[in-house]
Amino acid sequence: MDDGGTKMSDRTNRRAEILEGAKKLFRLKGYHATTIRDIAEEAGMLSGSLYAHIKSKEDLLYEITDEVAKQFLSGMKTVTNSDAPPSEKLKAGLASHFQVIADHSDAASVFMHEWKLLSSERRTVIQQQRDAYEAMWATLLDEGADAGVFHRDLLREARMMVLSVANWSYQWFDPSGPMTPDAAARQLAAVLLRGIAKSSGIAKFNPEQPA
Amino acid sequence: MDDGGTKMSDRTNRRAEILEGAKKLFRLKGYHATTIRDIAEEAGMLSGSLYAHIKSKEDLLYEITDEVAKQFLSGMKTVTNSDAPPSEKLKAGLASHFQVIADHSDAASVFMHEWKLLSSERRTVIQQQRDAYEAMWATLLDEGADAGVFHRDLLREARMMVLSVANWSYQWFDPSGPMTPDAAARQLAAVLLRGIAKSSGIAKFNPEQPA
DNA sequence: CCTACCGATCGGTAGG
DNA sequence: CCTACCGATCGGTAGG
Repeated sequence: MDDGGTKMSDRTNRRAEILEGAKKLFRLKGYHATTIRDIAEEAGMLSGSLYAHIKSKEDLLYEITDEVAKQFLSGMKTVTNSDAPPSEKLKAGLASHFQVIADHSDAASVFMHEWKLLSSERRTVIQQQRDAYEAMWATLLDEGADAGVFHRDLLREARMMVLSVANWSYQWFDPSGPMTPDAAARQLAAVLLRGIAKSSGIAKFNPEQPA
Repeated sequence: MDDGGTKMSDRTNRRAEILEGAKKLFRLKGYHATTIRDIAEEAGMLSGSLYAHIKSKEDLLYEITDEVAKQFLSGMKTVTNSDAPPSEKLKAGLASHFQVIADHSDAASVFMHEWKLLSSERRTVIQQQRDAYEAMWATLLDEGADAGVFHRDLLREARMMVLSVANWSYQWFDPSGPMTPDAAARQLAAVLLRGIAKSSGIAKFNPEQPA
């Protein structure tokens, strides 16, 4: 047998490997403290050789942040497009967020921490994606109030809390831990829903309940 | 009249000015992207002259983060030492946190963002302060459960949400905005308390209520 | 607080 | 992907 061809891992795959290493290093040391030599070493080459695969160090940061942003947005789009009730969408939105963090933990950390270091044009692109994501959450919560499920007076607080939980979760959510993205979302959504629910019926809280 | 002596603003005051500039720049550009020349320029001198006042660039980062950590801890200590009921302590703890952010917005941002860039010994010091702060919150919430005020099954979620709101608040809390630290804390604590309360009496939520 | 400077290292390039 | 290198800039120092 011919032992495992390197055919598939030629051009694009090598680039993906470099990106993976960059994610890991950017998360660990930060973008500016990570040198092009660090990234090259991680990929098993010398710094000059890196430029056969990338154009600049900043390209790496941009690709990493942009990819995660798209993941967050597409996950949330699926949630908002569904016809589930508002309380279900809230849980599903959190679950989607945690799933992205589970699937791309290095990149998500870089996305949260380092995006402001991008040059201004690219920073603007990421900023707009962040704004769009926040807007989708705001709409989701508004619809809950329209449906009479969420207390309208508490919408601002609900927004702050959802976004805080989401944006801070990359710090504590452990993909290799015992709790799945969906389970974490269910628990947190339960407390949040109880806090903003209009009907007091929801107050009969039971976090073990599925769906 | 002799127009405003520079007597008082000699040694220590000049150093404080340098620190203020560093806070602003570290927040704006990040620690590594801020050069010693940037900091010197902000203070109105040349880079070499800076070293009459500081020993190293990292000293600035450490002093900034350590000072904020002490502010968070002392504010929280005052709260936990009081004999207010658990629900009041929760509100007061958030208010204390927001107050520190209001009083030291640049430094708080640097504290949240850049502390991991410290060298390992100093990073350990800050890490311990962060752990201690989290532990104080955990104790506060535990006591609420002991007193039968908070749902014991929801303590982990309560911890995540409180810490998320606190640790993310430097991103949105605007000291020059219409909402005081106390008002923001009151609103958010109300939703959180409603979410984790054991007695359903608290569910008759009224965020306008003082105290 | 300035002048003058240092060694180290940075991101990136040329030419194979 | 390597060899060999570049100009720029970094944090910091010596001596006044």
